[in-house]
Amino acid sequence: MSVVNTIKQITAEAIKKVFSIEITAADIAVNITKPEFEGDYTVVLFSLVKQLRKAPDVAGNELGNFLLKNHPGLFSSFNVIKGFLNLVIADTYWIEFLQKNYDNKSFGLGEQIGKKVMVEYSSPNANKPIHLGHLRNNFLGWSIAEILKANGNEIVKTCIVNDRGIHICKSMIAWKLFANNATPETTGIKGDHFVGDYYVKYNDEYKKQVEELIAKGITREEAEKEAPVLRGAQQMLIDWEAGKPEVIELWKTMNNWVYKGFDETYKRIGSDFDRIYYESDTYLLGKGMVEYGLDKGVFFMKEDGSVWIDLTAEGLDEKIVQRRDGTSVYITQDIGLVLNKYEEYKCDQSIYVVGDEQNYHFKVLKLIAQKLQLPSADGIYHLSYGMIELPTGKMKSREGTVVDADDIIDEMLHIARQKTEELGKVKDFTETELKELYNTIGLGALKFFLLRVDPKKRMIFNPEESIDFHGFTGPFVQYTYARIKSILRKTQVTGYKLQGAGVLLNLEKQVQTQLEQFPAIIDEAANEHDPSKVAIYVFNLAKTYNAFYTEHSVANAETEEKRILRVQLSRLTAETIKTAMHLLGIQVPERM
RNA sequence: GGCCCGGUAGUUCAAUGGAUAGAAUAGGAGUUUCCUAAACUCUAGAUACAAGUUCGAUUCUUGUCCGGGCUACCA
Repeated sequence: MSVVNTIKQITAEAIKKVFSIEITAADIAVNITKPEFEGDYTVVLFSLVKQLRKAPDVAGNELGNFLLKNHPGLFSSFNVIKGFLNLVIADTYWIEFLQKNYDNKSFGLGEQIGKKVMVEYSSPNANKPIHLGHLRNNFLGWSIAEILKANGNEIVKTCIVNDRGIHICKSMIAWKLFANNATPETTGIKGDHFVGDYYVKYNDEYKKQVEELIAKGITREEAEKEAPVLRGAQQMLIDWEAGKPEVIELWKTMNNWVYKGFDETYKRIGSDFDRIYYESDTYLLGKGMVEYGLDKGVFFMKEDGSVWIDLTAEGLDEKIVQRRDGTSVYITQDIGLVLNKYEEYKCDQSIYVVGDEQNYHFKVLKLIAQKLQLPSADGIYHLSYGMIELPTGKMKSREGTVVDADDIIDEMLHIARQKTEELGKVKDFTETELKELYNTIGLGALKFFLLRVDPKKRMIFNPEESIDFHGFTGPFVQYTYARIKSILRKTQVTGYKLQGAGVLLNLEKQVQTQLEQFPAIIDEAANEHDPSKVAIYVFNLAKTYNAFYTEHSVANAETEEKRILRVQLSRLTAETIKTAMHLLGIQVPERM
């Protein structure tokens, strides 16, 4: 158990014994003591004052004396300021902790808790190349899956590819009209970009045709419906749904181009999936649900034959689940998929990593699933994240104001390379090693940049200012790791039991205290579905370690005992950095 | 109009109702005979506004102002 939780528990017990007040451990407020006060952890007593009927400082002293007397192995002293009881953890406790963990490769990782969690993330549109917003999604999804895994859950990673619909047909018709049978191979353009270009071409052509029609005296409204390319695309969708061979053939060919491009990008960024769903396979899934819902009286049919659900009692609106022509809408497909996924994997929880513009959609989805009493309904969780905006506003594919994923990754690798060459510290590396290093650093900077912020929050990205490699960044943490490894290469100790290293110096203790918090941080990040907790933690750990080792030499420590202590401290710090960074999908280099 | 988010240093981000609101960058001043200066140390700088709840509010409540999103028989 973590120190904080231990303190909460024994404090609750102590209060029971000393003051005869019933209180649970969860009700005790324990903070890390502010640096300007003496102590490691602080119990806040103000909230108990009323029940205690004593001045807070008097109660604090009584409590402190009791704790010190009954837990001499844990506490070495205490002091009370107003209602704050500052507890000093005994050095022997820290040394024991270090002895137990310095060689533990799975430090921080939780035990299996027998829960199965599905994480759906990435979910690309087979029409648009991946941009910065998608990267946030991919990194978040991958990271939260790893964090939940580290916290003892079994994970199934999935992705649903939006591979059908009118928008796909738009690219298809544009390709037929303008491509002259060009392919990604003949043009040398990456498949997803190639197809994305035809989507743009469609829109250009569409606009042009609308203007032409208007020039002929047709109203804008009419023109927007009648433009021949749009008509063509609509016809293509009908043909696709009817299974017309030549349309299906073209659709498959173009999608495969896209997938090949996506694969390349996914490989670069390290996204992977246990199961990929394609909307072309799932878009009819909700049909059965409509009938089921009507039977159960959850849905109702309007006079025109369309089917709805009434959510006004929940403070929402009426929501359509089937059009009057009998075709299903987006949410109906999703409901079908909820059941489908459950039957396939029987997960306890299902996390959807999807942008916050769909908050309403997922609220409705969960409500409908609950009303239909689907077995997995309560486990639906929308991991909602904010959009990435440019200083000029939202990114829009059609207007070309997007930060393309491949471009930004290339740029990051370029900066990593430039910087590395400038510093010239790894001149003996082979080409392969260098390439790997640029990847580690460049992608590390990018991933850290996107994950260090609370997912819920919108973030602004300015392409004019490149992503930093200094300060609160991935490379900063990576650099600390490389430095530690370098130290450890120079001063090894193995299997050496520490007898007692005397008094812990302030900076040694600070590193120690932070290391001890790692398991609790993973727990917190998992419960709150928030990787930024891990990013902030690992940065602070690295920062504290940096301050420690600039001040105190490891290899040339004052005594042999101190050297061993610091080597062990360094080993555990390195290992913790590595694990934490892994949870963010970031690798760490042995040298940089 | 209705519903939902958000507003913290110049900028990008932190802060289970707790002590003097933390970092990072940008700005100013320093540190390499000492384990990698992608580092370290010091310095200056912020809670949109107004009420309320209480021992105590960035945090909770209400109102105002400012951003953003949703409110499709699109996905």
